Amino acid sequence: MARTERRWVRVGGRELAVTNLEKPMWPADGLTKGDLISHYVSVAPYLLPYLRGRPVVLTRYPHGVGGKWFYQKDAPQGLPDWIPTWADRAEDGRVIRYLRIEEPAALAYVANLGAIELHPWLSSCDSPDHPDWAVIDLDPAEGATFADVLVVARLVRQILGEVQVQGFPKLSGATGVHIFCPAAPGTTYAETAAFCEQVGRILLRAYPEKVTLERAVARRGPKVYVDYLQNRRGQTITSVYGLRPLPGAPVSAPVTWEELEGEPPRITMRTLPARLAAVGDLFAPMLQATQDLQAATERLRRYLTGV
DNA sequence: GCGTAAT
DNA sequence: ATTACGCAACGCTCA
DNA sequence: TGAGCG
Ligand SMILES: [Mn+2]
Ligand SMILES: [Mn+2]
Repeated sequence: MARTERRWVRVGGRELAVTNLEKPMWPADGLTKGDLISHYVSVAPYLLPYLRGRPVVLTRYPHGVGGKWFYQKDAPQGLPDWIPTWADRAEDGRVIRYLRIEEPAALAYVANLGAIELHPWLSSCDSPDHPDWAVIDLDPAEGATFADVLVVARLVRQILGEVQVQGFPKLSGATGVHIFCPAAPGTTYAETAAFCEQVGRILLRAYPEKVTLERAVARRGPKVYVDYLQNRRGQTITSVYGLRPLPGAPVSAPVTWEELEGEPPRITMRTLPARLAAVGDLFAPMLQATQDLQAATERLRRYLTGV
């Protein structure tokens, strides 16, 4: 084996070592570890607002897409002292020191570790039991298509409009769609989950042929699973503007509701820069928005029962 | 990919 | 000096 | 009481 090729780079005024920049990460696409690092550094201004202050879980692919991979929650040994962590202690006393990614250089650092996917919590370290948004997670089960997901997403748009809730959709980058609904400060996970479950129940009634809330995979059928249980402490959603370890290096990117009415663009590492230049950060309004999801859940309940 | 433990 | 290993997990649901 | 689930 050739020796590790190491280079020092300066990112946002921070000096750090990067290794093996020529290593193929998406071999079929000719994309390297250097490309991976470049992606995260160049999207940092768009991405960091959704990462800052949150515990982050990595999925690491040190041998590239197709190689053996692993999740990483606990901060790796040898983490630079300028990357902060947040210690979460479980009931049984076990402690996980989650990474916090606060600056471009920290993105470069984790990318160099082979972290293709970044998975932030829905809540922040400061208020870990209070999610900032509810996420309506649409996962096509085996046999369901992306077209099915689109139909369900359009129904979500209608339902949210009906109860006057603002939702911000993004493509997962794989086969699903994630719809973020900002929550008022102090909202609990039980409340965001209840909100999403209620949306799910209305979807189920509207389109039972293609919607399921069934937790057991075997009982889902070829439908779109509304994964409302993702709204829970310690659960994560793959980050906005994050890469996926899939052919073409897709990015989980926001789209407009209007784009979901048709066939939305596929957004990849290669196409994201032009996309950002054209539409900017479609999620930006989400950081200001706040809405009473408890009241909205009650409106949904009445909507469902027809009162 | 890399720090650490085992050989 | 080289090689092997670990790197998440949690509470809820239904059988 | 345990397996399955993201
Ligand atoms: Mn999903
Ligand atoms: Mn899911």
